Amino acid sequence: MKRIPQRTIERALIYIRTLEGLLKDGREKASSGELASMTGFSDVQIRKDIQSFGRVGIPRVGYDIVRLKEKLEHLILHEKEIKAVLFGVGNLGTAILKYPWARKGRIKIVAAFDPNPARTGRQINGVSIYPLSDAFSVIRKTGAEIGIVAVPEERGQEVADVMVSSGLKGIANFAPCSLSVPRGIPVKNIDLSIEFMSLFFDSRPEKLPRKERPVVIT
Amino acid sequence: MKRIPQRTIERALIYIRTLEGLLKDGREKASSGELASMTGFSDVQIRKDIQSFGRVGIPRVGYDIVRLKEKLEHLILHEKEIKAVLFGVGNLGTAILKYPWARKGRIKIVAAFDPNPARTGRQINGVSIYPLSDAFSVIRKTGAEIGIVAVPEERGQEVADVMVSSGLKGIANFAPCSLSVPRGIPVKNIDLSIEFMSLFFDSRPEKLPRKERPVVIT
DNA sequence: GACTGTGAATAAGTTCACAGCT
DNA sequence: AGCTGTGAACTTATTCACAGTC
Repeated sequence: MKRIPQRTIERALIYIRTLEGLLKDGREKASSGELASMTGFSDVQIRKDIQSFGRVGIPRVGYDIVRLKEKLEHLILHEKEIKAVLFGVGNLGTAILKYPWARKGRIKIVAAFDPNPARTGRQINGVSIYPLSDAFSVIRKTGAEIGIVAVPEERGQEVADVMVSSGLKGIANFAPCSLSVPRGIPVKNIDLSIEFMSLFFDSRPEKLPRKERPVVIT
Repeated sequence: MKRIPQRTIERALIYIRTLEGLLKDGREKASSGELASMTGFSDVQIRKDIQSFGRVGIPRVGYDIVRLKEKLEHLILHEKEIKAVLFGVGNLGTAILKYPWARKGRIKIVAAFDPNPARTGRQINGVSIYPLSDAFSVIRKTGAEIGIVAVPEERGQEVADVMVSSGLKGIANFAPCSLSVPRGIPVKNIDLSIEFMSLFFDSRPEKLPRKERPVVIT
């Protein structure tokens, strides 16, 4: 089977969410045009994306929502479950714990750590919160591979060091600071403002369809 | 001056954050290679990006951090200030209010709304929290243009409707659901899990440099 | 030698145009 | 007619290869 383009994968998660919304409204079919207006992508884009997952639509009718959703989820779920641990259970960390991860692929948060003793010992959404000093042993015991940073920026580096020495293989950094880690450990910086800002930069002048642009004769 | 590529703009925010980190450590110069290992992008990528902002580096030495940061910020700051309002002051909403927006372009959150009376009347990070019913008048009074959705998914659509009828021109949606709004109002869906997931999908097999791939003779 | 800067080559992504199905 | 599916054209982004500079 062909490789699925990176950007298609990113959009797939939006499609899944959109289809869930339609299902909740009792809908059974949806066309690429409809999905387009709901997601803000173009209808061709959506058909091209869906193409990667095989032939699933019915001409004249559209896509069967349940079937399409299954196809998309299959992509996300095909690999083994990925275990992650969270560092920092403040507002952002708590929001992350409460996020519906179960609906998106097989990411599972197996433990959380926080330096503040007032927060440890509890559970949020079924995830236990441990003191930072337990990180090494808990990570080893659970076999977690990925660490999520959601501490204030002053503590970002400190926590990153703990993550590295506990043997985590990748880091997702939600804190607004840069982390330095040994090469070989990928760090994905996730900045709340980045996607947000593109709302404005996207609306640059020449967003017209190609047809409407002046033709240049060479 | 040439247009700056979309992806460069997105990366610029990461560069700014990285440079701030270096400055805090008392550093004055940095090379593309160093920035590469700190950000996870390639060194060529970084030079190409910086190229868009004019000639700013010094061969053999690297980039002057302060100067480069100014150049990058100039890009982000060149437009007028954008006023935004936030809907939903739960964990995620609070995290958004506490985010260092001031450091990223000219986005300013001028008010927040929450249906829960226990949360209204207070301020977080200098932003007042109003009941949902005040949305229309506060938005008109402040001249806000953009709305940020950070409510639980069940209330997403309800809040989106309020935003539309209050005359907001764009929506950034952090809630894990799809929103339906009239066409003409852009919705940017920001999904905490999307960027996160790319940590795994990025590491696909053929990520070797081109040189190391088998050569095909045609 | 150790950097930056950049045209050219390559790859990835998007849009067009239209075939095909029901 | 009204949809999906898809090769081809086009655009954008990344990487290579190397010239230029200190």
